[in-house]
Amino acid sequence: MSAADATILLVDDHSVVREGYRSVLQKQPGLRVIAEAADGAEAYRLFKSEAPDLVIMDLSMPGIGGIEAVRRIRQWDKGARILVFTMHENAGFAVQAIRAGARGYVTKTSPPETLVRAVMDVLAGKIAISPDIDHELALSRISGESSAADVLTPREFEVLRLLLAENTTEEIAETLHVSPKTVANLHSLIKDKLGVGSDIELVRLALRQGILTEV
Amino acid sequence: MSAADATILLVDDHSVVREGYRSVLQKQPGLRVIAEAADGAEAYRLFKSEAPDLVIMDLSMPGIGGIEAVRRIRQWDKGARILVFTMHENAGFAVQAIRAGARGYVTKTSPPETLVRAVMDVLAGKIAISPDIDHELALSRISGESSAADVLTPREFEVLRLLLAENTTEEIAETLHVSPKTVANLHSLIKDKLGVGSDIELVRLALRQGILTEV
DNA sequence: TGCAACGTCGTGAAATTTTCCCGGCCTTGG
DNA sequence: CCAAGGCCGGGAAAATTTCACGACGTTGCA
Repeated sequence: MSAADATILLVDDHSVVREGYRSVLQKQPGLRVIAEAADGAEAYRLFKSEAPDLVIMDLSMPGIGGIEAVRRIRQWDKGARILVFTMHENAGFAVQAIRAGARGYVTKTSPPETLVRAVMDVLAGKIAISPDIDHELALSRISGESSAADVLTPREFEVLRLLLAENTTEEIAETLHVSPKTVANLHSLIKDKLGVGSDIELVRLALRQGILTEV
Repeated sequence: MSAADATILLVDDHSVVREGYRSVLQKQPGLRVIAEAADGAEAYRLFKSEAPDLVIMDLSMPGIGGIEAVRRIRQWDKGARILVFTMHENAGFAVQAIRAGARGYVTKTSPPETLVRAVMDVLAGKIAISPDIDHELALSRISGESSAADVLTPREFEVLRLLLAENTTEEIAETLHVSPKTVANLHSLIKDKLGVGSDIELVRLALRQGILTEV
């Protein structure tokens, strides 16, 4: 390996998966994996100490997740190049990741070549999105499913978060210091704005859009 | 590799992850990966043609999932040895997998040694469960969270499935040829039996227990 | 400046749903 | 034969959801 190799930090909470990254990337000349992290906090720490040219980041991880880790790293270094590599094949996560500052989004179902290609693209300063996600994004545009983050006001979004966290109407009213009636009204309004008829649909939409991650 | 090596079939829809398995297992003498599949149907086909000593199987895959693949393979060969290796850290999936006929359940967060150890144990005829899942199982027993599959009658479970599939009360009544009133009554009874107060909690419990997988 | 648009909060009343209690019907097992 | 329990639904009370409406403050823009 020459000193001019591009240095890479791998972030994934599954050690066997990191092993897979390594194996794929090693075959590619010009790349060198210099560190691995198993969660967002460790990733942030290692980014600061190792200053890699590229971060390959999973999203679902214990503690602070991938999106938040992307945000923090980009806050510390506006030029950081982060490629998100995840199992989530829905557009909501991709939008969130890119908005948080990721320079690429590739799904784990993609063949190794796609990952390698994306790594090269991001290193070259391009934005890399895997084809399946491009397709998802197109679909979500066509189907016209409202993006919660876009159509909801801050207050509504906050209530939605609390609802998804399994709080009762009364508990939410309590924490927000408003009348339970207001919460109920907002709950109804949220469902209306998002175009869902039941709480069950609401939860599933939230999962699709990455508002609700853990179960 | 000697002819006495134990043969292994890898099943995972993420190619980079399969690459990781290979890398880890290669280091272990006496093991040989002879085939890879990316979904349940392919796994079943390859099992029949290759007759591996062990199958390492992911759960979440497109088409027929891992649980169903386990069931089919075991139906074809009662002696099949299948080790489930998945990201899902909840007890519900583990119970389902073992009941379907898996001989082991290891999470992807486990260190490579745990996977290797489990592979050896299953090949030796033992049942292998990773420590974190043992712990989860213990917790679920303590917390007393009701297992939907156990406490619900077949009819109730069917209604639950339909509810989770985003059907309205009327639609379910239609498909089951009963009165909407009955469905509403069952809906209420289900929530009572499972000890949840809202539909949102209901969906999240279903996710935890693996009743609802796709979003 | 003024005012239109919008977010936030809340009330009241109607509409709907949820919940609880009930009885009837059927099957299963002792 | 009886007891237990799953399945089906009616009736009525209780709770929630929904809709219409108004007040208040902020923002943005003509």
